[in-house]
Amino acid sequence: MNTPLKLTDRKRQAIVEAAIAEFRVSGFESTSMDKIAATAGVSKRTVYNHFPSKDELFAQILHELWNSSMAQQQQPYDPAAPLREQLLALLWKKMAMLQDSYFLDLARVAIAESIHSPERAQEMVSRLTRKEEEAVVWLRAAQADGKLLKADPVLAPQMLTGQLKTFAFWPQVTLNQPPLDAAMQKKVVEATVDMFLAYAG
Amino acid sequence: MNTPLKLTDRKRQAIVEAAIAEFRVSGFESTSMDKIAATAGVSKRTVYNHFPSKDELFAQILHELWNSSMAQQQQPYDPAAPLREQLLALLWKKMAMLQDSYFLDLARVAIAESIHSPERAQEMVSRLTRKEEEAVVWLRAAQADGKLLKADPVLAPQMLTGQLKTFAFWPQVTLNQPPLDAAMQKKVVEATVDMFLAYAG
DNA sequence: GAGAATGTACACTACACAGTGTAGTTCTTA
DNA sequence: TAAGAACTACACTGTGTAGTGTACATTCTC
Repeated sequence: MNTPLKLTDRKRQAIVEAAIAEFRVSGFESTSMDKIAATAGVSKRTVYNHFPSKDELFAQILHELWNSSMAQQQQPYDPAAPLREQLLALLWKKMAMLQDSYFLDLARVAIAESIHSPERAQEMVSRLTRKEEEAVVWLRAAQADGKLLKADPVLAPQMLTGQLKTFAFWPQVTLNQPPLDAAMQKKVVEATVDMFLAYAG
Repeated sequence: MNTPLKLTDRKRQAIVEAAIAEFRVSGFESTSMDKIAATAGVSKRTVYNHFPSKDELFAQILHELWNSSMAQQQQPYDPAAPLREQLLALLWKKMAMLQDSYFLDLARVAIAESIHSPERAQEMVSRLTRKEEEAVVWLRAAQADGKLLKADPVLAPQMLTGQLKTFAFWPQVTLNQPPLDAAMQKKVVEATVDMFLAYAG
C-alpha cells in the first residue's frame, strides 16, 4: 500500500493543500469552496464535513503556513565577536526568512485580507510584525555592552529590518516582483550593515 | 441660487464623492453600486447613466485621488547649500506626502486591489512607486558635484525613502495604524538624514 | 411653455457563491 | 462479512450584487 493514511486523512490533507494553493494565488474573496473542492478532488460536502465554514478553513490555512515558515530562534549577542559579523549574520537570517516563498505568500494573503477585513487577519499581520523583535534584543544587549550607543534604541531595530524590507519584501508583496537574486541580496545586506555601523558608532 | 451647477453636474459630483468615500472605507469588492447610489442620494440608474460599469467608476476615482494628492515638483540640487539642510527639506516634503490622508487611502485601496487583481490597480501602484524618483535625481546631481560618493547610486535613493516608509507608510497602509505625530516624524526624518550622511560621506 | 435631456422608481435578469439535506456508495475495522 | 464511518452526487435555499429596461417625473434651454 503506497498511502499509509486512512481515506479520511488523505481527503483532509488534499483539502488543506488545495486550499493553500488557491488562497495563495487568489486570496480569500476570490477563492470559492467549489473551486477548493474541485482542486482537492473531493466533493464539496466533504469539505464542509471537515471544516465548518470558509472562514474556519482560511484560519486553519493561515495557521498552517505560519507554522511552516517560522522556525526561528534568537541570535544571541556575543561581546567577543566583531559587531560587523554579528550584524551580517543577523541580517542574512532575516533576509532568508523574507525571501522564503511560503513566508511571502503568507504575508501577501494576510496583508490583503487585513486591509479590508481587519478582524480576520490583523492578528496574523501583527504577529508577522512582532517577529522583527530579534533585532531589538540583540541591539539592547550590544548597547548594554557599551557598543552602538549613538543609535536611537527605539528606532534603530526597525531601521535595520526596514531597510531589508524596502528591497526584499514590500516590492514582492505589493507588486508581485520576483525575489532578489543572490548578488542583489548581498548588496542590500552589506549596504544596510555599512550604513548602520557608520551611523551607530 | 446656491448651486450654480446644473443638476446633472451636481449628481455626477455626488456620485464621485460617494464612491470615493465608500471605496476608501471598504475597498473595491465590498462596495456595491447600490450603496454608492444610496450614499450619493441618487438612483442606481443615474449612476449607470454616468459611468458604464463599476470598474470604470473605480478607475475614475483612483484617477481623481491621484490628482488630488500629486502636486509635487522636483527639488533641485543646490551646490551652495549645506547637504544636511537639503536632505532634510527633501525628506520633509516626502514625509508630508506619505502622511497625507488622501495619499494613504489611495495607496491602501490600490495596494489591496493590486494584490489580488493585478491588472486593475497595478499600474497605479507602480506609478506610486515611480514617485520615489525625486531622490534619485537629487542624489545624482549631488554625486556629479563630488558629494556623497560613498553611497551606492542604485540603492541609496530607495534606502532614503524606504526608511521613511518603514515608519510612516507601511504600518499605516497595512495595519491601519494612525499617522505619526509631529515629534515622531521629526525623529524619523532626522535619524534618516543622520544615518545617510554618516554612510555616504 | 414646448421639447429635449436627465433623473427616478422599480421590477427584472443573470450569475456567483456559501452552506444544507438526502439518498446512495465506498472504505475501514472488529 | 457486517455495521458504521466517511465520501459522493446533486439538487436546493438564500443572498448579494452587477447591470438593464421601462414608464413616468423633473429640469434645463430656447
